[in-house]
Amino acid sequence: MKEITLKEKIMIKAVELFSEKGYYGTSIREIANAVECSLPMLYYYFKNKNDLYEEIAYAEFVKINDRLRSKLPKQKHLKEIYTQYVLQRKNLSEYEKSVYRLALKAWMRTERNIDIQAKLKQWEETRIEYSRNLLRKHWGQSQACELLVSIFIRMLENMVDKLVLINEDILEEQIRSEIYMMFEYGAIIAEKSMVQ
Amino acid sequence: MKEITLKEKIMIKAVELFSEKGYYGTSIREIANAVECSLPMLYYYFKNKNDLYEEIAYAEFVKINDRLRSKLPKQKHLKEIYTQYVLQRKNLSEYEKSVYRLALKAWMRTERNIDIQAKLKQWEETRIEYSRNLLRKHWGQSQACELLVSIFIRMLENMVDKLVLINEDILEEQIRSEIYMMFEYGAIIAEKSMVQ
DNA sequence: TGGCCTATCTATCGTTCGTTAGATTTATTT
DNA sequence: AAATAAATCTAACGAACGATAGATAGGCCA
Repeated sequence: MKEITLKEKIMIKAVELFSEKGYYGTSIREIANAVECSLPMLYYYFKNKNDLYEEIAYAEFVKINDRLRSKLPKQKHLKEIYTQYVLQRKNLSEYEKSVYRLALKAWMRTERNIDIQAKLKQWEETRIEYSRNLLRKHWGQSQACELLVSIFIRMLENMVDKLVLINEDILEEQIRSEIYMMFEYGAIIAEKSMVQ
Repeated sequence: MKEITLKEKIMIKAVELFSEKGYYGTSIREIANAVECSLPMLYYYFKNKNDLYEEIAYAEFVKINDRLRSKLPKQKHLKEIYTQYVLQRKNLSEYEKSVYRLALKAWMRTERNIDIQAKLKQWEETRIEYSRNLLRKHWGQSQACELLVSIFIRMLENMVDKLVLINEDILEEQIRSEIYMMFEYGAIIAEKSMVQ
């Protein structure tokens, strides 16, 4: 029976509203009303509006991602790991999805949050680079494989964007099929470039 | 010597600011100052702030897309047409890119612009469906081809998102290579599913 | 020249914004 | 029970917001 503190309530509602109507589109009064507390309480728990925004758009986003990564299967085939990676994002809770949406929007420079955007950009880039290396190791380093990796990452990003940002549903079977197909193709390409 | 009217100046600056700082993050005073005209002039040419926003985020976006589509090569191979499609977006002017960005953001529900978002969504869906059919005709209708089409469209969307939304550069050679590779793969898949 | 649009302005309205000061209640410690 | 600390409140600040009223300037037709 973990009881929920006022601070947590504020964060949850803030995430929901920021994610839905943006930073400037959401007033702290609106958040306070939604939480049913007085306005200055937000200043009791957070330095100011921007502080509140950063705490959820960055800190929570990183927390969620760390949790997801730790839950990813380790010993399975890469194609199944990536399938699970996408499925994790598909099956996020509403709160987590909003946090994720917030971070993606900040990353896409939806508004003027230069500081957190820069942090997120760097964070995202190291993750992408990690994946890129993983896939290189799996498929090879030829020019064709390099292209394949790019295409594959584009596909993954687009899936996550659709699932989280636009809240468009993609069936699990569809996700798995597309990813598996890329690995099927990858095998052909890898073989071809080995021969040459 | 086509001279630029005040209305056009307002639209250009509004696009720039809305695209950069969002709807709520941009005040009409800010636009007026940037244009170096008085505030009520915005109300002389546009009904209100929202009207101004819609006029650029939707009307201009559709106009730009119509122009791009009419300039697309007709008789070339599909893979080259799609390459040109992406290159068109890569080579948009700053103004057009901002308009495009605005529309994509509205589509991604960055803020509370339900009306224009719905219009854009429908517009986008018909375009995607058109492409999907074109590719089906080219690759075939097997299940494998269907997957390929999905992946291909994801790749295209991701490229455009990167080029326009995040302003990340992708070299022309890279764009062409990735698209051509998908068509190479498509030929293999199509052949395979013909045999079975 | 006088009247009439179109284009532009200054000044101001009422509202909402983010933020803070300072009082008050509730919980904890002595 | 008294004293202290933590949590919450009411009330208000100045600034910025979207919007409008009403005046003024310049060009065009009579």
